Amino acid sequence: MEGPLGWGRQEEVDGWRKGPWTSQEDKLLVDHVTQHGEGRWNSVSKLAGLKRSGKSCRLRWVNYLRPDLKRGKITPQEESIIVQLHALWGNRWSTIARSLPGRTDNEIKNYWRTHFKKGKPSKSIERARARFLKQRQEMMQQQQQEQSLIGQLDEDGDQRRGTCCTGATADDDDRGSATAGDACAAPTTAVATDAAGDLIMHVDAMDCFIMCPMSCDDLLVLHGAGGGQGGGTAGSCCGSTASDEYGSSEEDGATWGSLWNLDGAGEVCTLW
DNA sequence: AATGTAGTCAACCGCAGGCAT
DNA sequence: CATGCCTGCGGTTGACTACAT
Repeated sequence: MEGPLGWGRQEEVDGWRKGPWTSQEDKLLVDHVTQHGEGRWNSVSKLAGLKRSGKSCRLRWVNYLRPDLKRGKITPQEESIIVQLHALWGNRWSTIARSLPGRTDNEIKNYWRTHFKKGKPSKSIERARARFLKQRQEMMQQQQQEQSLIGQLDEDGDQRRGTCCTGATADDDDRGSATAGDACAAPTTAVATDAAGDLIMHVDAMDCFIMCPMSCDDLLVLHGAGGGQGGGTAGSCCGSTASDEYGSSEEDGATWGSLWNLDGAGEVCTLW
């Protein structure tokens, strides 16, 4: 099938192929990355014999060929995470994606656009977002008070382990308003830590989870229950649903009902 | 069965930041 | 320190698919 201009059809521009990838190209790229690892994308074209730009190769690998990609639909749990993290970080899809192992920024971006950004940007989502941020702010204040009390004890980083990641900072990507400390301020009921002891999730009085924006490949740990890795201490959570709190309003009740789809609170908990 | 519309997905583009020279 | 290159990110586009009429 031949089309006019556009990347939807195979074409060559300046010697670079564009448009959909063929299985042969995929194979070449996979073989190359398998042998040489990721990175150096600009040299991939030469070394692998691909007539694709480095950008294109990277994108294809990251969004489609990576072996650890999780295919299939976004689960309600993932959806909740996306909403939460979007409230925290806005359109920083790659940051959000780091908290969702196996999901790509592109996938999340598309999902968000499809599900939350069409037509009428829901008031209730905005409201919930505002509420969420407000609560977070309160938690911050609380944390500051807390910190001023225990600040001196906290000099040794190890002492933070198992507590509430006091003082953790978002060194990854701090363009936004949130810091890891923000999200980890409240008195927690359950805490998840990564191998290094840094907190990456906790469950707070809001009966919801909050991610800390750290190098969150770590979040994989949280899925240990499913994958057998089990490093986190996030055992119990989500004792009640948040839908009452967040999903109570008019037109988007259904949306939030689904977002906070914790009827299977147990499900959520076991997942994590 | 044919056509129109909405939803989903893959890929491109431009920009910004980091790093090497 | 300045410059250029590379990589990664977010926004956008267009093809494909599913569903409704």
